[in-house]
Amino acid sequence: MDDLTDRLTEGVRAALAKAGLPELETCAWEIPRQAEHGDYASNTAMTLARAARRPPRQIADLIVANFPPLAEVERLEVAGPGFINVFLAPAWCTGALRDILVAGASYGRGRSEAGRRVRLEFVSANPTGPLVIVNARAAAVGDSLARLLRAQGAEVTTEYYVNDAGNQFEALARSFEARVAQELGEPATLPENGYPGEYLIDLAQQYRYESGALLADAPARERFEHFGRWAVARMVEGQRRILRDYGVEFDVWSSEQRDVRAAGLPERVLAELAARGLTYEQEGALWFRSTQLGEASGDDKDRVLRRSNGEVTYFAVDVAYHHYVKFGRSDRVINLFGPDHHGYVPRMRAAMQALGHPPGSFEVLIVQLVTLLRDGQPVRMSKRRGEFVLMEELLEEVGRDAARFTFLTRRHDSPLEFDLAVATRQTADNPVYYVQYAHARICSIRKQAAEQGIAVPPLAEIDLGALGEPEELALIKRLLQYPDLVRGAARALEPHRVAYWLQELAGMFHPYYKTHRVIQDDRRLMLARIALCAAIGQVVRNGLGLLGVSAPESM
RNA sequence: GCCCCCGUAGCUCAGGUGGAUAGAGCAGCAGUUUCCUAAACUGCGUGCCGGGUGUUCGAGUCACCCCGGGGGCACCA
Repeated sequence: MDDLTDRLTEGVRAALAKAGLPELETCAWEIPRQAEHGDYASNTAMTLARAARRPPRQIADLIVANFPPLAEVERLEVAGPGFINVFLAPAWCTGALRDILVAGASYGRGRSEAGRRVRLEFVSANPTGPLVIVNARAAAVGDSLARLLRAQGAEVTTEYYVNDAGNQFEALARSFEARVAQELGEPATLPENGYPGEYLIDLAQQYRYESGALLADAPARERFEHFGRWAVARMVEGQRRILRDYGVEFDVWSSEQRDVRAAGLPERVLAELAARGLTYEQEGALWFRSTQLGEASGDDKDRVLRRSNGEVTYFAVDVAYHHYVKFGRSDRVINLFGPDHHGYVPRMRAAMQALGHPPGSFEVLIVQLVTLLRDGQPVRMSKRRGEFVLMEELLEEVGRDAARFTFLTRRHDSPLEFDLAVATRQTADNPVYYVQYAHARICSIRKQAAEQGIAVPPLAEIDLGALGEPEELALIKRLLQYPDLVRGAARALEPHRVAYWLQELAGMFHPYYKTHRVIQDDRRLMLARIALCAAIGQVVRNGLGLLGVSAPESM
């Protein structure tokens, strides 16, 4: 089944051809705020006015006059400066309910991203500490994006990149070594830039029971590698477990040390950049000419690839990884970063461009910070002092569904205020329950019907034409918007649109449920309403599925 | 100083690729249950869309400037 707007666009194209007017590239359909303006409206006539050298209203009249008869459309009218307003045919709408029910779980899936191989990296917290609240936001957004893109036919690989090398890894290794020594009663102090959090003390205790070796006789380098690897392995395992509890599983867990450095990729990419004449030596370091790539790259200074002490920078490692691994297997790379990394984006974009990847194939989404509110007051967090709210604590307090839904009710690039009072409240104040309750209510109706011995015949035998209430038609039209919604959310990489749309759908269903009884004596009407409710339930379930939120059968 | 993001109702935020008379939730007030779950429903909203200039038939949406808030500007990651 084509999306409704595709069918309407075909109609406009046919009308244009018949009227001898210029062809159009895209045809935008919007849902008017005012019901008098129809179910869909297009500004095509206005955008065509220049090319056709005619006034918009005249073009609109021609389109309407030549519009082929479609079962979907009851009538069209020209309004305002040249809008074409489309009014759907009620009989077609009720019949379309059948298509929704037949499509079932696949209703809303599309092919708008088909054929694209997408590499989507998110969370990727340093393995130097436990996951915190902002990681939970990134996980919700990233996972939902993956679901959205897959629903549109993209081949998505989700990835968690572990930074198990470099300075932060060293700081972790030294901190952990010190904690283990302390645990074993040896005198040791935490290194200056070490990690003071208590979790390393816990980990040291674990280490003592499981292994215990301090490796006092081993060379420093070896000792430090040993402790670093051990700590990272445990830390990553803990992160993976929490994410799994949250419903987020990654296709790939990659390692900076194993997959990039040990594979020799940084040196390779330096050679490749040098061969393209994009590097130079200065003061003993090797630099990348990111500024030479012009305005498009947006970077304002050249960047160091290899320090004067011979070590490659994080940037060089990242460029290598993206170029050989990510782009080696995908044609679109999307990274979710925190706001502290946004200054890093231009140089990466410049590097990707320099290595021949088309503009736009490398995208970075900035996931903004989360402020946690408890009793109306912000919960103060400071990583340096080891004060932060763990993702684990958040999930314990508000639950997985409420947390995910709340994170997805904001644009990813907008700072989010997470009110614990609202998120933990099990009432209608909490949007997630409002939506889930619509689903549960629908399941309850079905259960109730079954208990009363009401047999629901096959769909083909139900007379959907019995649905005639304005609220019923409005609900059906709403359901018909769903495929367009999903396509738009996937294109814009904006899962929050789904969350908002579902709240609005639930906001239509609850009043309907209150004023019109489903189970009743008029069997023909009852069966049609059962079908309508089944379709609503299906779409709510599908939509929540895109957000990674469950659709409970009872609450 | 330079760059990025943000500024919409008392609060938190939506506003789809520029469209017709700018929305939701929360908070507040007043109501609704012989009836499929009251985790629900009904009613109550006068917003210089931060300000200005411009582009356009049309600007909350685009461009530029200003004000205010946040963030970023390493041979760190």
